[in-house]
Amino acid sequence: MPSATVENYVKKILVLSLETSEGQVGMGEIAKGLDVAAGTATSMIKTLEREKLVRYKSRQGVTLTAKGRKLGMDMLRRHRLVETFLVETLGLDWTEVHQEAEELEHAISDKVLDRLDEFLGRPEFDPHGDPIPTKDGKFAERRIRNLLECQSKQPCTIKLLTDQSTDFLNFARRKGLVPGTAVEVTNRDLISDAVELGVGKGKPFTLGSKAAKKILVSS
Amino acid sequence: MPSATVENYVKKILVLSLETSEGQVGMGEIAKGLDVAAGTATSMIKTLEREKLVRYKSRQGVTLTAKGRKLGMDMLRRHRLVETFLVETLGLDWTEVHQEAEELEHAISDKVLDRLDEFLGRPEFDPHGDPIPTKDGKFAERRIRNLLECQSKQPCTIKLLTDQSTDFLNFARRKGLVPGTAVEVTNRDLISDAVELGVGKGKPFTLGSKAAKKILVSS
DNA sequence: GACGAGACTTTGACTAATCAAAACCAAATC
DNA sequence: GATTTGGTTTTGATTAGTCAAAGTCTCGTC
Ligand SMILES: [Mn+2]
Ligand SMILES: [Mn+2]
Ligand SMILES: [Mn+2]
Ligand SMILES: [Mn+2]
Repeated sequence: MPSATVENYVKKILVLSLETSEGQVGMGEIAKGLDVAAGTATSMIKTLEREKLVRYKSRQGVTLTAKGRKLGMDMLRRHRLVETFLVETLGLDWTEVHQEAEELEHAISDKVLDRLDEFLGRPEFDPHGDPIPTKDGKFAERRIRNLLECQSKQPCTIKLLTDQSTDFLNFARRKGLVPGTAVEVTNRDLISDAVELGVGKGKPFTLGSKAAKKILVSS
Repeated sequence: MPSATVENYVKKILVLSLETSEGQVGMGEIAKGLDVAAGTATSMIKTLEREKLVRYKSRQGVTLTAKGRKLGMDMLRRHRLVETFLVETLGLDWTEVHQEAEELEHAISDKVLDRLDEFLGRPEFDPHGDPIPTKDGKFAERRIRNLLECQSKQPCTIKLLTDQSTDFLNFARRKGLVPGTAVEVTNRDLISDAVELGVGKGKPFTLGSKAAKKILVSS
């Protein structure tokens, strides 16, 4: 059976490859993402290759094999189901469950995971709005997006603010950006790295991408 | 923080020392109990000594320090709370939860453990009848005993049969030894290694110690 | 008191995962 | 075409945990 380390690498590669659309992931991203030295990633990738979990072209990048994708999806499922349990059942805050799940995902057996899934009512989304893969690796669309990801001119509702610092919360309150408020991205400018946002009937204002990323909405 | 391995060793030493009353545990028991080579245990014990978790007299045995007992009790608490959760909440069978808990006990944070404890209603006993230590390492008496452990002439009720094999279950049914039945140990003979048992008003019969150990009762 | 058996310890070797630093490569710049 | 530079790979070392097998003690028996 794969070690926790192998599981973490494969999960990270899957997530990165989903973000980049081409499916090829660079060594640097992996090392960065897992907070290990570059050489550590290189050598671990060779192990994964021996296990037929990835294909690896030296100095080009890594792609998951079918076997790797399967394992990755399974880990994503574990991770997100555990997060859901921690929030729904034990009442932890959604901002703190990621770290917990990072450990528990490796310790939970298939059987227990199944029971947990059943107990939770086979949820489709985790507390962060990320879809929970089914046992056969199926995937819904992300339900919650941040303001950078969401489409222009589409009305949507603020769900959460990722940055819980007082400064940010105060700024948000001043602008009327509180959960429940209807907003709409009126314009997006990739060059100036900003998003123009309409709140209710007030006049639209502009938000930098850093801030836009911290505001989660559902449509 | 202690590794999972360290936690397993300390927990095992605690359990063994509780069984033997003198609190001193031999190297052989530890190696056997953890299913490692004798030399592995010796070298690991030296590590535990460096961490001030045990006192170690070469070729004599090991005792826990206060720090070690604390860690051991904490692990026992984790283990048994997790078992309780798996049975009570997820409906697993009490015969299969030990292995699951063996992994999960290391992956669960203090915070999550606390919430779990609360969620379960601060249970005092795990599904095997073993007491769950409180956060400050307090301990109730074992609630469920096997027929070898329970006192003579004390009426008690059959709770569980540890051996689930068809042969054993058939034998038990023939003798009326099913959960719920009131029984009483009428006599115990350590030399012949047997227990005389009265079931209801039928005439008492004798059980070997192997079989007696498989029958759990509460009083 | 010597002997042997069984328990315990030591030794030497191995694996997984990691890092720091040196070596290397490829692509953009001069 | 030569050079620089930034990412990648290689190298050499380290740590935790493990085993097999060789060596050492201790204790009960003669
Ligand atoms: Mn993880
Ligand atoms: Mn999540
Ligand atoms: Mn364990
Ligand atoms: Mn138990």
